[in-house]
Amino acid sequence: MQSVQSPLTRKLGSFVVLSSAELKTLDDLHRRRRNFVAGRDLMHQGQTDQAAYILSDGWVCSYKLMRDGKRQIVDFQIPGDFLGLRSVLFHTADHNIEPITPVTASEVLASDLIDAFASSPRLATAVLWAASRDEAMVVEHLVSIGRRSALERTAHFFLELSARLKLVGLGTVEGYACPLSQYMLADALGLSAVHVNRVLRELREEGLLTFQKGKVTIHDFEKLVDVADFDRTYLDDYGPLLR
Amino acid sequence: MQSVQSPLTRKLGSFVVLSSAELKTLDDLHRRRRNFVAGRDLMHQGQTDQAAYILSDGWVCSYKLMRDGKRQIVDFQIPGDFLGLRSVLFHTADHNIEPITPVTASEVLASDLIDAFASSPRLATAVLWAASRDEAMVVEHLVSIGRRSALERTAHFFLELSARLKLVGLGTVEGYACPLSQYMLADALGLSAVHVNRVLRELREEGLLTFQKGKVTIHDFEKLVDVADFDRTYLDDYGPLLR
DNA sequence: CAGCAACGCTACTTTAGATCAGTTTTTAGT
DNA sequence: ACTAAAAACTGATCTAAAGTAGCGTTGCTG
Repeated sequence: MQSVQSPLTRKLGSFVVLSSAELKTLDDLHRRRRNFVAGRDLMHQGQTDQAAYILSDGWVCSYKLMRDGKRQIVDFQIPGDFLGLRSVLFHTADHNIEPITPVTASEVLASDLIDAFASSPRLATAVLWAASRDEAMVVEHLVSIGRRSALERTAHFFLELSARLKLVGLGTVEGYACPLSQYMLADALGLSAVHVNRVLRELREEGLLTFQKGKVTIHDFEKLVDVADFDRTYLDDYGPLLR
Repeated sequence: MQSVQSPLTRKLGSFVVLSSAELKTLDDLHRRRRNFVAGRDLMHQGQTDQAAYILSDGWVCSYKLMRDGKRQIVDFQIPGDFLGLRSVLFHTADHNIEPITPVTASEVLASDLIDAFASSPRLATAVLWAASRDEAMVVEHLVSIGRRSALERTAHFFLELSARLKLVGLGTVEGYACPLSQYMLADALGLSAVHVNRVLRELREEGLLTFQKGKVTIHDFEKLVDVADFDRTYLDDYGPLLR
């Protein structure tokens, strides 16, 4: 029994209680470690036979590029998250993945996954849960962009990141380190960089939140939750539900 | 061996080749059939211990409601689609599901799913594939709302529906039956109903597509693909990839 | 078959956020 | 330490889509 868990084990462990055999299987998925430099895409849309990865250190973003050069960032991934899981099942990648910081990740092949599922159906359920959680986030982003104002949307974004980072021990109620530029924020929020800047100023002036020099500081959590219409149960760590 | 397949079997079968034991397991998921009337929600956000369903007939929409009454439709589901799969794994529903037409669906419990996965890891992979496909659509909606204009977005929407319906045999290149109102379209596209109406007029006047009286007629597929920046490989039926 | 409720449609007005065109500040490289 | 480039920031103008208001049409339902 190991005391140091991988971020993925930690995350899945919050959903299912894992046996030591299952922990071992998860551990085995972390053979084939790879390192990537920031800025150089790790996966391209259209690329075939791409492996998936489990992110163990650093931040990346998943995005789609439009014909005219505009881009939409779908989500940022932090340690413990899968990268490009869809690409494996689809045989071809439908989005790009760019490391924002230097990154270390473990390559996972389709066959690894199928073998893991064969050794434990509970693991299959756990991975499906993780995938569903990712989808829930994408859905929330859709709602944000579709129906929330720029201010509400930005507030929601920072609260979501806060909840996610807290779960893997990378943030507190006061705030967290955040290596994103205002341009990336703009691409994620469906806004222009100029407008993001104005919204950040407003959040700061309203005493809600400050994002400066790679640090997010939450000044008034309650007011922020109210502004963003943030669901407190969203992404919460309920403790293992499936035993 | 049956010659009449359920829409789900048909869909999953386009991804993995299924053994007769696996077909039987899928069939067993269709015990517990339920009927629902249009308009009366089948699932509510916040509801706990909700079962999932496999939709066998009719259309439904999944949506989220905001504090101020605005709503965002995340996706429409057609026969063969899972309803509320996330809700089962999350123990509580994070969205609402409303039948648009009268609907028949089969109730699926978390335990059914786990049992099915235990009997066949390939089935687990197939279900993960279906879930990933749904996520890919949500991602595409996100991109649409975030970076496409109202016209492009609407064009993209109708092309996506066309591709999905063709796969389950409910549409052709010329068009398809579509029981949606302009209000629902607005809630799905992140637009106002008034603006949807204007966009539909423009699509009609440009000779691209007509949506009237519950029927979508595609006048110029190629031009529509161009306007929408629609990826032709998106949602395509590649034939079984995993053998 | 009258009357009401959806739904579809259009013109006018308003607004949130984009775009343009910079300046200032911070960061990283030689 | 000095430059170059990237990121942050600002004000002025523009525009896509929202909101508002109202009319016509269809189809229920009592």
